[in-house]
Amino acid sequence: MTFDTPTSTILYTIEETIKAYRKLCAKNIAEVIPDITVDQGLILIILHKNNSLTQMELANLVFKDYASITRILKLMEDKGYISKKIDTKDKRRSSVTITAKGEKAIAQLTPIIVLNRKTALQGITEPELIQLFDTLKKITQNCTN
Amino acid sequence: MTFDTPTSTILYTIEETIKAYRKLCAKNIAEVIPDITVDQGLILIILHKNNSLTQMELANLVFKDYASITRILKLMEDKGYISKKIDTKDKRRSSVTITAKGEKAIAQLTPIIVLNRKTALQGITEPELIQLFDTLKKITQNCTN
DNA sequence: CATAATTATTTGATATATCAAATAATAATT
DNA sequence: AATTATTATTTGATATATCAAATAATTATG
Repeated sequence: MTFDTPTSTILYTIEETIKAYRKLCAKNIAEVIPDITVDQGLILIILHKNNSLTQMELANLVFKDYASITRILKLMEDKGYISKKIDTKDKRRSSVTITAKGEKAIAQLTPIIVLNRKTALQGITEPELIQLFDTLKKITQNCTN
Repeated sequence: MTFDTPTSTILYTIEETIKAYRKLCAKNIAEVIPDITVDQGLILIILHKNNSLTQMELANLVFKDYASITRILKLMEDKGYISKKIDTKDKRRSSVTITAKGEKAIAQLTPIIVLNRKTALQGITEPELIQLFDTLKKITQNCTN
């Protein structure tokens, strides 16, 4: 395949990067907790940073579809990492919280996640990262308007 | 959720961007050809730029797993967009080519893809893109070593 | 207050991702 | 040449993505 200008290849390159990163994460996570996926790990971390979210709030934070969240949480609940309680004020909602097992998993995951980021971003300067962040935000904005 | 430094959020932002972009693509593609997915469209374009690829070659070009390629091609073949022929020199291989219907679809897709890219990259300068490309390549490299 | 509109979650159907194992063909080795 | 190793693709199992429709609860409106 021939790529003439960076314009024609950038978005393709973003896909390449995210896949490479996810593969790295999956590999390192599997070494400490084999039954947690990358997405499930991310959800645990997000829940940890916020106390008790509804599924919609959670979905928006991790850029996932509500249907996906329902299914992912089901698996996580079956494995005992989280629990769901129906909100007493609004019975449509369920608030998602982390179990003791989930907290233990987070403790194991945290250093891995730090390592993954460090590995992925090795040799990249702070201004470079800020620039990357900025450009990506612009693209996201362009796509959602 | 709290993000302190860009370092802790960049890879999360990449996910956000790629999802926003794929959503835009899906929407615009569906308007001209409802039964082609973003991935199937990409595969058609890649096949168009190269004449007759094996599945492994194709998989590597689109950063997909061989198993995924098998299944995606099956659907595309069922819908008549591509055809697979077993390689006479090496009967393990199959060479994938585009049908007339596939070529017609490409003609319809091409302007959409151009539009999608233009939309996504609106207001982003050439040096900015080159920088983005460069940083992403570094990250990919870091993740695959 | 009853009905309609909206909201949060679930379920069904289909597409894609990933790993591991299975198949089948080719290449390398003894 | 027979056996072994490697390669290309497929299949099975499970996870996630996405849209549409279904549920169930809440809010708004006449």
